Amino acid sequence: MPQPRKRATIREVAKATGLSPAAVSYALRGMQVSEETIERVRRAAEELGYEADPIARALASGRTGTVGLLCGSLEDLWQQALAVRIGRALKDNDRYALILDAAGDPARERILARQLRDQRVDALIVQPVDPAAAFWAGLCEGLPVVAIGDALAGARTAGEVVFDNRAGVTLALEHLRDRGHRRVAVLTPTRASTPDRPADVHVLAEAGRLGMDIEVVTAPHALAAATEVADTVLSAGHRAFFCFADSIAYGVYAAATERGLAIPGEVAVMGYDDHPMSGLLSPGLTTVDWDIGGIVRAAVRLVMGAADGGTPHHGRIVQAPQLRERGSVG
Amino acid sequence: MPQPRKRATIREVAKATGLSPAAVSYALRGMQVSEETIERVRRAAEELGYEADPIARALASGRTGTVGLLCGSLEDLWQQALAVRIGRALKDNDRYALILDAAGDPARERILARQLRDQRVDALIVQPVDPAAAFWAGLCEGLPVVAIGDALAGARTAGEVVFDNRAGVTLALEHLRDRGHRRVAVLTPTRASTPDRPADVHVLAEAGRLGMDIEVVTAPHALAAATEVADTVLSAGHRAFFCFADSIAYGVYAAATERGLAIPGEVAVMGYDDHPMSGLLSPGLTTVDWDIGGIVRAAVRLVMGAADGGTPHHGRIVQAPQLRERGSVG
DNA sequence: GCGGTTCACTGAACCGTTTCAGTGAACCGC
DNA sequence: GCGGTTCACTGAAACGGTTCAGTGAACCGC
Repeated sequence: MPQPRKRATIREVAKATGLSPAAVSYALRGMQVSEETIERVRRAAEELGYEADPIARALASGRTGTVGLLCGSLEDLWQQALAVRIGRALKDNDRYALILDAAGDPARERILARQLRDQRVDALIVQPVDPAAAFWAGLCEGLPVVAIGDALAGARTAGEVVFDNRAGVTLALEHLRDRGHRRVAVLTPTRASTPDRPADVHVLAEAGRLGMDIEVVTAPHALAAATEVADTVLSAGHRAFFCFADSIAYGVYAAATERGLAIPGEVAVMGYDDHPMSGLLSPGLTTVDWDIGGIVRAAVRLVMGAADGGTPHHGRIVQAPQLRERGSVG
Repeated sequence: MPQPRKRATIREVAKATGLSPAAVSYALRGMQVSEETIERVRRAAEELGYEADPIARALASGRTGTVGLLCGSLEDLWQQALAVRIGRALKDNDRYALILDAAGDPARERILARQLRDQRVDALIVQPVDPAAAFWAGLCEGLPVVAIGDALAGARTAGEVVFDNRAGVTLALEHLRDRGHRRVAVLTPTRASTPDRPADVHVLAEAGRLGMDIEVVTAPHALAAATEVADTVLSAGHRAFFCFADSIAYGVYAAATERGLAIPGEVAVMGYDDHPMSGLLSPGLTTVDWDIGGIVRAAVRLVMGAADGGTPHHGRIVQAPQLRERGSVG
């Protein structure tokens, strides 16, 4: 096996400066040593091309300067956008994000969450697929976790940015009803096994209250696959859709267009999320906006507070929905 | 400092089975030990809830089962799609991807590439911002690197999936010229410092050959920002656009719509990439398709071959472009 | 000038694995 | 029954840092 390149170790820097490795270690982190020594060490390190090995550092100290970002399903364009923006915001805080994709699978979510903990991430941001899963409680011991979307049941998280899904669902369904749609197909994201998300529960409750006739169908986020599902639902006679993700609504657009059905004339579509592309379609997709910028800021603030070992605020931030009316509902 | 939860170590498993830690280590990886011992160790490990610590393992062995994925700019929807699909393909090969975002900045690209190497990724897939940077050569020693998009200059990569940008540019410019557009604004992705990408060079060469009048303008991928740039270019009188990423073309759509200019009647737009959303716009975005599925398959095949320590194939796969005509060029 | 601090630094243990170089025992052919 | 392999396993040294418990010197007030 060819050496993957010989790098300087902390011991060589120690030798070069006549100090002990311990002193070098402290100096490089600016602790407990004189200014002059710090400078000397810094110079020697530079000269030798020394850079601390993050793996060794992680093993010894248990910290990494890294934040895990576990997404529910990265096939969702909105979650993609969220991940990218959180990644950039963390970068501005000198952390770097490890982005992972649970692919809508609760089992995979459990595995990846554990894996991130074992990787010694300083904190974890998660958009849970199954917020009711039991393992969250254990995970939250000793690892600051910030949840986005739904709160984790029975877990001492370091913070949560939750969506007021009850309000969001009400907004969407009332809008559809006000425009004369009583019979509505609800397209909700596919999950490998299907824990009922709080949001789904609200749909049924609200539909009952509003006297609407609801059919819930699961659909994938990927455009081609969502289009297929939408097509099936169209052929079942549905003409009004409430999609639990803008990505899925795009599938309805595609399916309707394929069949030559006009939006909003013949088919009404309502989204949920407000992805930037939704405004570009014609007609624009009427949707429920959660203020992605605010979510990013809140999540990063919570996670930075927790990762620095500060007091676990347990901030709970509730996002209020806003109807973004664009014309896809007749 | 509260213990982040006491986990079983390999030594405890050794004690429980009456073996040495070394034997347990071998047994868990199914090497050099009797079937019976393997079974015994496995059972003890299960009982104690033992799971090998990936950090310690990485430090000792230098391997992690992880593949780094360094994206040029994750603000680009197409690159987002690529990253997600590569991530899922790697998962199917029992690796997991660390997705990082260079944010179009060559300096950051260098830092992150080094960081991934230090994290002991088994291999690196990179969509280079600056393929001509000198550090690639050093990085490729001892770390299998697969490049997507442009080949890395002077570096011994493990493989490349390169785009035939010359052909792609020709396709796009000829299409524009054939439809009567001689004066064309080329919107190319912003880069923090601006190494001329091979693709940009081709534009000028081809434009010369075709007798076209080209103005190159850089633009960000993010919709709002791209829209701003597009608006400026529109106000400078341009009415034909060749965007070096579909994401940027979306900005032209937005800007044109805002000004009440019809596509393709008053403004012609040509994209590059073919993101799924491009087919949903009206009119659909005419673009150059690179077969994202093929790219993913090729990159993953190359990286799996290299990561397993197999012969460094140095496969070079050249992607041929295909014109996807949808109606955004008059 | 003496006890008590503070300061700058050291030695050694430790983090949890892997891997290298053995080591005895069993087995082999002859 | 003897040299040579193979087999299953062990002990100890890595891997490259951090951290804990000192240690001696300088400095302090009184």
